[in-house]
Amino acid sequence: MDFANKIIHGDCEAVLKGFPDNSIDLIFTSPPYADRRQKTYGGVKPSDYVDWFLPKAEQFLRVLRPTGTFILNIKERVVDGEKHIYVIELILKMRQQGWLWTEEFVWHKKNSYPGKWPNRFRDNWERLLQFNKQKKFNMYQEAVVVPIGDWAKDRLANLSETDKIRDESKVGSGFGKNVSNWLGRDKVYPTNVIHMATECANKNHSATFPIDLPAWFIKLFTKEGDIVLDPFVGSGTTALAAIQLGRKHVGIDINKGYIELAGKRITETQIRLPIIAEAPEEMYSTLN
Amino acid sequence: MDFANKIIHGDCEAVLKGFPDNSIDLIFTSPPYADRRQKTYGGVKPSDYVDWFLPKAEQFLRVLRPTGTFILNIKERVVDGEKHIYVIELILKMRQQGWLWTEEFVWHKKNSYPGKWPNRFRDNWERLLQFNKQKKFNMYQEAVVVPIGDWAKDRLANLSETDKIRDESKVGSGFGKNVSNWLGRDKVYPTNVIHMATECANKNHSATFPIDLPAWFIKLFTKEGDIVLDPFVGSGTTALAAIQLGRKHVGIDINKGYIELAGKRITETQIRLPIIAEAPEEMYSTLN
DNA sequence: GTTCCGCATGAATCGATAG
DNA sequence: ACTATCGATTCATGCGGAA
Repeated sequence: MDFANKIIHGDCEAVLKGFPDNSIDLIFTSPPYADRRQKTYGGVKPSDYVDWFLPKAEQFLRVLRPTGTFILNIKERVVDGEKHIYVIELILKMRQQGWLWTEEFVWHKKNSYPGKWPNRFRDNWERLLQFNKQKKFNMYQEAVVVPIGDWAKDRLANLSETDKIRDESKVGSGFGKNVSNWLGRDKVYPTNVIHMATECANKNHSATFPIDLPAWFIKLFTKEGDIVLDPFVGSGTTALAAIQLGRKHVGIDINKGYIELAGKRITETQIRLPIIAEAPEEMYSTLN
Repeated sequence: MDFANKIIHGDCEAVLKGFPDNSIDLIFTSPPYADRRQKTYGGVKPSDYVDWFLPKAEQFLRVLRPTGTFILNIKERVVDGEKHIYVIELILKMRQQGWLWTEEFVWHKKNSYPGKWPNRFRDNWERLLQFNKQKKFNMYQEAVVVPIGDWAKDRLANLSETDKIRDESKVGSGFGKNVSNWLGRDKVYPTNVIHMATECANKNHSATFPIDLPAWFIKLFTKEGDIVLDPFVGSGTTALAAIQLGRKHVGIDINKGYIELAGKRITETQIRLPIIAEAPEEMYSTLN
């Protein structure tokens, strides 16, 4: 697997043709939505979207392991007052390619784009479509159990950044600090609705989804050492999540600027993590 | 409108053929499958579902006023480990009938049945598909405003000078702001995610959705005196919501037992409501 | 050090106006 | 008629400077 732990510049369809069959455990990606991100991706028209995506999906199907999972974060846009149908058409066409449509998670966004219109409210959710190659796939439900009383929303959201980094370095599975709090409490499995805020734009990069989103799916569908692919890696959030959780990663993007940004973020994380892991408590403040 | 405020026994397709064109302001319904009543309806197979539903949808389209709205609460079943596609096929076919697919609300259930499966989590959300006859339809957004978030209290207490005027110079993308518009507001508009518990107030019957769900859409898409249709009225929750909000209702169901149950609930409500309205505080407890 | 507070801005959509 | 551009509307969040 000489492609592991790399960020590769190029069109994912062409790049993946050089990958062997059945070599990826999880594909998590958020492709550019139709007519969005035109500055960096050029913009695919809604009417062309399915034809643009399908040959890529065929490569995803080929490189995914039989027990692997493909999570596609997507949302159709409103065109001329009506919701466009390219997403549901894509589901139908991907099934014809051989994909199984096994689940649809909802990402209930805590903060959504502002605006007011006479005929609709703000769009506050996105689809996370789950596709598989076969009915039996790897799923590690214990990795995402939560204590009763709703942990993720309040507790985790208030953790400072240094707290998060420190905890994640100590415990490979992430959010280690809270694990001790779970002792003696009842744990429950989550549902297929994920309630998280979008990443704020004021950070130096422009990840549109929070790192907790890919992290959740990586924990759920892979184990340590498995390999996670994001064919539209953008600023590298999926790759970062994979690294922090002890998984291998492959990131592909057609945009050179994103490749450089993702590489920079990954390098910083890899330098910082081992230092923090061995550092005394006093060092934390100097790292910020 | 001699059909107003009635619960009618029969197949909705046949019954509605006796209704005039453009006579209904809102159709809100949760057909079989969405609420798992398939046994009482004779069990429509997933593969037959679209063909079964489409002629009914044609009648809905005919009787709905041009400014009216059709809200369809539905969720596809998982068949043999895979999500069935009859819902998305139905959307495509209804568009061919002339419907506009204008929105998809998500009902995020606050509490759902516990359960555990090896390859999926609990399903905690349902679709509420919005269809319209034309791009301009009646929508009374003010009827469903929600309390504003905490951020506004601090912000509006000390409006800065830049907040008072439109500040466009700093924003290249043309997204300005005029915070002074928010002055005096303590309510904001909701989003397209509805977070509501499944429990219902009256424990004597088993409504599949809480009365607050149809009530929310009735407030949003109708005004007092308008007429609300539920062609699969079941235990009558939609009709009850309409009555409590001062709207006219029509309920249709093919199941005789449901017709009687709905009629009983409605009669009780109509008897009880005026009593409660004039009763002293001490009387409430005797009514429960 | 904390907490407080101002401020920029984002996977958006509609309607009017211009070519 | 059909397409392209532009202005208007709006809320949660994180950052950074102030108290």
